[in-house]
Amino acid sequence: MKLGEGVEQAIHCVALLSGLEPGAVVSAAALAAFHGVSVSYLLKHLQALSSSTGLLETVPGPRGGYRLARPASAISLLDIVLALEGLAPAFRCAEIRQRGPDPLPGRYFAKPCGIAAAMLKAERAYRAELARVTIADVVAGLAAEDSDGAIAARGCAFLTLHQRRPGQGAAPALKET
Amino acid sequence: MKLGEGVEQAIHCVALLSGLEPGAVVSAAALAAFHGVSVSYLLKHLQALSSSTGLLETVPGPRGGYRLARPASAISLLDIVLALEGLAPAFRCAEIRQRGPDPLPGRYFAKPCGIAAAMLKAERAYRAELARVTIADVVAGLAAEDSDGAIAARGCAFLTLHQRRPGQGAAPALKET
DNA sequence: GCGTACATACTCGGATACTACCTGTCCGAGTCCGTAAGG
DNA sequence: CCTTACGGACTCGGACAGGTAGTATCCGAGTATGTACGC
Repeated sequence: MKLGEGVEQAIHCVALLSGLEPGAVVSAAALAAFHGVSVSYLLKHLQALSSSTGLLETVPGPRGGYRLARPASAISLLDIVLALEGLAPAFRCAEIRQRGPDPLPGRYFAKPCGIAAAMLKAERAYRAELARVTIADVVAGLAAEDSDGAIAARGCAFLTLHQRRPGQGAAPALKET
Repeated sequence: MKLGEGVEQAIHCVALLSGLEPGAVVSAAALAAFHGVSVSYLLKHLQALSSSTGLLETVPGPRGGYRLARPASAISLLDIVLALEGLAPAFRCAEIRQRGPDPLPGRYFAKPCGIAAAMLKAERAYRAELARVTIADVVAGLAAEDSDGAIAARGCAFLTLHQRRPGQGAAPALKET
């Protein structure tokens, strides 16, 4: 019962990308520098969000980068969690009730056992709660708690500095950390 | 986002122990044999249920074993999951928004970020759903789906064969698998 | 001056080591039972 | 016959290896850019 560390990074990145102008992209290196994490490791998670699931779009080559493939209001926290952690439920029923000496015939176990049902029901509640929250909601919530707008201002400054539209202007050198 | 395999074993064991007569105990070896799992490994989890949390009571020595420390109606699935997986939430907020170059002063981050709040809220829903289900409910549910009572009969046969009250009778040899 | 071709540098993508946790196992401390000796 | 002491065996408890998934990193494939050359 432990989520990977990349989930937090991925959510923050997606939230940041939601502030991009239409068509603009941001490189993984810039995202990693902004959050103070390893570039190579962040790439691993961004790939999971782009190739496997279709949450992000990628633009290769110089002045390439990542961009949301859907509006922020159409991306839920559940989408990101499932993309990174896999679709399999956390609770895995090994049907140990069928093991041991002289087990009963299989026909007695047509229905999944009540324990697995209860565990999976709880997990459905968890996922439903995550599916209810979209990236747009998260960004709105962050802005609400950011009374003087300092945090939002930092994000906007980052975006205006590092976002770029493929096919226009010169790629700025990444600011040294 | 993956629960350990021992969670299922522990829940099945507790459900089985709920059928014991008052004061009787069952050894870990018998429980492991009934479920077809490793004795030593099951012991590891049973210890977590007995020493750390107080869900199970232990009786040492010959004809010792495990027994519920509380009524089955007072033990929830959440109690077992937390005992085995730890009390820490699955989502860990590393506050990466405070990292990176020229971070904002700490006073801007007095409140936890909205992302962590949303993730933890979903986890509270998960835990609330698990806390709502007690072992007594699980056993009742198992009996309801067990139309001809074959599964329950197997459990009862096991209990009458392997349960024992400390200070009475001879310890029966464990049936070979 | 304009168009084209090329070398360049930057980007993402997948393949490769390292670490921590979960899984599985072992041996030791403690306790109760059964037996045997003694009164 | 009853009491007492002892040996034995069984139990749980904590300490010890192995395997798998997460973490961190590296190098290679691909592409748009910027420049230089030719017309």
